[in-house]
Amino acid sequence: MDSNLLKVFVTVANTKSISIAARELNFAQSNVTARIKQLEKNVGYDLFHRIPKGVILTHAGEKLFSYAIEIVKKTEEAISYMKNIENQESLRVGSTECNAVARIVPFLLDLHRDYPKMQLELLTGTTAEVTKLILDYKVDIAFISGFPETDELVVLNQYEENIVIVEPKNEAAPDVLLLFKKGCKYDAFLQDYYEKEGKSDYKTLSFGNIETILGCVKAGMGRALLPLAIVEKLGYKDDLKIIELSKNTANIPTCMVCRRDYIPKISDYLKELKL
Amino acid sequence: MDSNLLKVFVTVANTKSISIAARELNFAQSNVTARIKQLEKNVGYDLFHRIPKGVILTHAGEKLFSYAIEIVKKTEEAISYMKNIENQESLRVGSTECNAVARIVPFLLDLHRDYPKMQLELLTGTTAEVTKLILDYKVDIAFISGFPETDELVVLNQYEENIVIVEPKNEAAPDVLLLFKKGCKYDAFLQDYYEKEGKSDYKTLSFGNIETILGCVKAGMGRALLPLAIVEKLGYKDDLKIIELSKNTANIPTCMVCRRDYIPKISDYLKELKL
DNA sequence: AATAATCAATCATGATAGGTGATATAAAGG
DNA sequence: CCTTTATATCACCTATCATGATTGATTATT
Repeated sequence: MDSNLLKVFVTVANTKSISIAARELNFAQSNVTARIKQLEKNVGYDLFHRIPKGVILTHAGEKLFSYAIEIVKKTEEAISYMKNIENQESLRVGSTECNAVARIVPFLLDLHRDYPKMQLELLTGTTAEVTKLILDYKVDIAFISGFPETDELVVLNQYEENIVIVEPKNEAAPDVLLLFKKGCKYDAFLQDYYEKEGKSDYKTLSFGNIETILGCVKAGMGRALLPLAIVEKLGYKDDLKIIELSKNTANIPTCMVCRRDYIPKISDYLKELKL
Repeated sequence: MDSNLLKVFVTVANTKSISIAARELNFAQSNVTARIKQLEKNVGYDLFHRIPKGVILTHAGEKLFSYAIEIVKKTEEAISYMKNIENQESLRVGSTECNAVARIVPFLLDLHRDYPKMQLELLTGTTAEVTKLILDYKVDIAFISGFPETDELVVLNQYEENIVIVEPKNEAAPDVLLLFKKGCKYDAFLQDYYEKEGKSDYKTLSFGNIETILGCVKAGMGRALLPLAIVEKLGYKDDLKIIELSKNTANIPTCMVCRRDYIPKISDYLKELKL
């Protein structure tokens, strides 16, 4: 009982005639007869009474009809939808939380301005989480911190970050690192940086939210590392001691990446996008 | 894009694996691969990303999936419905209004008592109308007045009627025949009877409703012909002058008929039914 | 590093379902 | 009576659907 068969059935039921249905379907009449007989054999009941003027749905036929009409309609909907799918382009964007705070809003606004019909979807997470998202084809492009570590991903665009360490303004920071949840590139860098400086004697605290981290730094709980843009954006610039790191020390640009084998149609546009 | 193809597609999408889907569907793996490729060719887009671990829906695949799942579900519903259709038997009954008044209620009650699951439907009209209904397969059995005039119909059961002419009780009836709407067997008989008696000089009035006819007879407007059972049922027995006709004169039984080529499964039961 | 296991793609091949036109048959209409 | 209009049936062809065996790529195991 496939939908092609049901399509024939519905046409015959509507026209109340095998031969008219055959014309409508551009089939030979004999073929339509055969299809109906096939369907009747499938369901185990006669679907039409044959009268000299044509055919009339039987009881069983009427029952089937109510299902068939829906199935045929849905199938045709699906076909026409799939045909127009390129007009309904959408872009699923993954982004780190850091980037989401600092840059994603103007990015989405630009995109909406330049491709008003495009449907946008945003998923956020750590660099590790977002990388998994794009490798699993859950998003089309992603903003990650630092360069991708697999050659499955290609960099469409990159944005330099002014990476800073923030500490409480008027007191010495205890040896506590305030980290984002596991998987954040900045955190990994900060821990690595501390190891290299020989300061392995520190505590760490993890948070799920950047605002909390900055609040805790301000309250004197420890230090954190993140792009200056975020500190400014969240209005903590004047409340914290900001230690800039040189480009040589901390070169962690935000990269807009996509899969090597799944490059968005608007990749040329994305490559030129300044934020 | 038939539903068999979509069934395969849905299974692959759910299992995220062509080979597992093949096992589930009891197909060869190569076949499932071919079906998916066929569907992809049909819709014009890749539906799955092929990764070493299996497959993942593409964008286009996800769009199609939402349609496919519905189509597959509806199709399976239809199949299981059609399989159980004999448990959901129904009987569509046509009846003349005369019979509906006198006999159809106990008939339906009996039927409901003996076949509680059967779904019943009742359509009423004149003998001519009801005959057309059954010839057009709109009803399964019909109660008509008199014997059917086509050999397409067979009589399952018949009920003798005590046909009477009713007149006003205390006054002479004017030469006016109160008739039911065109197509009523009793009316046809009454007019014929009058012709044979040589009384061709009469007027006729048509009504759509038996109660009205009896009311008008009582009010002295004329005479009418109908089964005694109805007069009694409607409580007019003592209000009218009732002239019984002999069986020889008026032999118009109510017949329960069905199509010769479409005999209900419960015809044996119906043949034995006393009302 | 070699080996086995897993997964999708491909190929040769056979069965069957889906298509055709010509013809048969039956009923209705002129 | 002949024509028209229905559906059913037939012989026949092709495309599709199904299989098993094999390949190539990747992952997991030893």
